[in-house]
Amino acid sequence: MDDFDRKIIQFIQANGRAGYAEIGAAVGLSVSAVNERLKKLERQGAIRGWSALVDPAAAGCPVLAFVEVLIERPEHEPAFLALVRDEPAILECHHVTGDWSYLLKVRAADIVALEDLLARRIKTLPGVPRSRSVVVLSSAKDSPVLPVPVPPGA
Amino acid sequence: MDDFDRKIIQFIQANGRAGYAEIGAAVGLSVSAVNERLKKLERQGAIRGWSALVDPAAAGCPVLAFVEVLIERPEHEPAFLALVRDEPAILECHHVTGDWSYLLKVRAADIVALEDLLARRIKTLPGVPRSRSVVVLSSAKDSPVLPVPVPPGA
DNA sequence: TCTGAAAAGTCTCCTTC
DNA sequence: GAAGGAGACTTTTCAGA
Repeated sequence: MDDFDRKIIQFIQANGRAGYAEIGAAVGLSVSAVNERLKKLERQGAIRGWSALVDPAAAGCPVLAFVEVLIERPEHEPAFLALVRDEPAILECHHVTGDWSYLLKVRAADIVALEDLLARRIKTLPGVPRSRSVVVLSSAKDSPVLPVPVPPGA
Repeated sequence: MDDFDRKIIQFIQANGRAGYAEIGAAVGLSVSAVNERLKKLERQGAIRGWSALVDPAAAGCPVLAFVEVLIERPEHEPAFLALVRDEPAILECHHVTGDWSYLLKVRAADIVALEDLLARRIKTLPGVPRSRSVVVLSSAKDSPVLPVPVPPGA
């Protein structure tokens, strides 16, 4: 992972469908060099995949909420994580420090669908005594694009 | 936005670099039809862009945190939102219901960089009396892929 | 590991349905 | 709107350094 790789990663996060020539022009490499480095980054797992960034309203899920969940004991976690894995409305699930066990990012078609997910699917799980939801009114920024910091010795 | 469009959106969120032939085979359309629908979806803004999904550790920003921020009065919001816009470490900024004003998703190279962002850049803003941070220990799921619910009359 | 050029494959545009 | 075909472009592969 040298400076070329970081430049490539930065560029393709913002230009996911750019051709190799365009990437090469942006970072200062030939078409073949870009091809080889992309293949290497995908093989290494540094590039997890490629995606179209879709407008949530257009996709039919304009309601966004963050849900903090308390899991009482470790033996109740597998069932919870299975739900997280299988439920596409749960975009993110993070194990967190602080008063709660997990923080979820959830998208739904409307408030009714959100209530259904919370009341019928999450709170009915064993070992989930409490949860706390925060509903998003609007998003000033909502991007999957990571910052690529300059490494220590640069 | 008919059923073909929804299928296309679903497919290209998981296969952002798929060719038009591949998309067409997945949803049941010809290459040209896929081409036209993609252009239309981009024109309409339903497709906001295309991106490579990058492993945060490989990109050099393994530390993830969620920060709740209180903004005292509306006149202090523009400066805060300008910081949000210009700071690449702030991936998301949502205006939320509940006790706090905004919820941020933040990535940093290490805890020191996170502290720097919180203590030197956010808490020094006027009208920001309090904030509360939750650090992520691990992520069971972290995806930008939206669910595409079936519409009411289907 | 990079460059450069040829081969294979893909997108784009145009015509027709 | 959707399908099919000719031309331009891109990706892939393979020498050579």
